[in-house]
Amino acid sequence: MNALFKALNDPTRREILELLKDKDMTAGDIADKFSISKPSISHHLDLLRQAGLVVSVKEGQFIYYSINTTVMDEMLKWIMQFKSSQKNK
Amino acid sequence: MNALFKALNDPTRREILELLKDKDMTAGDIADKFSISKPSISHHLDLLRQAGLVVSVKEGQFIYYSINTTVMDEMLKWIMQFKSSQKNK
DNA sequence: TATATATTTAGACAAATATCTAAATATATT
DNA sequence: AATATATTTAGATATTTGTCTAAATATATA
Repeated sequence: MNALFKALNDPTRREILELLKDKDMTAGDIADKFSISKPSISHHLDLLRQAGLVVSVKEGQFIYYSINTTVMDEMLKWIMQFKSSQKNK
Repeated sequence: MNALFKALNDPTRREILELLKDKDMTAGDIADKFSISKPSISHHLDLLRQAGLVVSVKEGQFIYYSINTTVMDEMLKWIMQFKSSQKNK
């Protein structure tokens, strides 16, 4: 949970997820979408991976990143607890 | 959105929300639940308020805090966008 | 095998964050 | 009016975070 909230607490990382929502992308292609250095994007990708929000697969000299939404379930559940307890008031 | 993710990116603040889920509480009563100084808790409450996650009402010398879950809707929607696009694969 | 391309790792640095103590403000009580 | 209680504000400090450049690693190509 901590890693998850931490990963999402950055606009660049959230944008990366929105890119990956549509299609898998290589680290380089992702970096090209931002005006931030490649090492910085690499670091963002690392944090997203630590949170389980993305998965990486090496193909030759490229590394493909894809989104993994299953880890979001725990977070959704956590948020929903508040919504459902609010109902009974 | 930024303020919202920022506010939730801290275990203490998330715990405060869980306390307020059950009942409204004064700043002091909230602080007593943690081994952190009152000024620090006051600061956490301020960040929660900035995000719209809590509302405060002054009653005499006390300040009551209550949770507001409506701002979570935007976040839920943001997360759900990923879940629903995942479905079509 | 030498060079080019893709990506990460290492190390530095400025900005943001969580925490503290001390002081300020506001209300209640004696 | 003086004192006690509840809370915040101010200012300081250590840690974390986002970013950078330079270097390292790994694969592809000439």
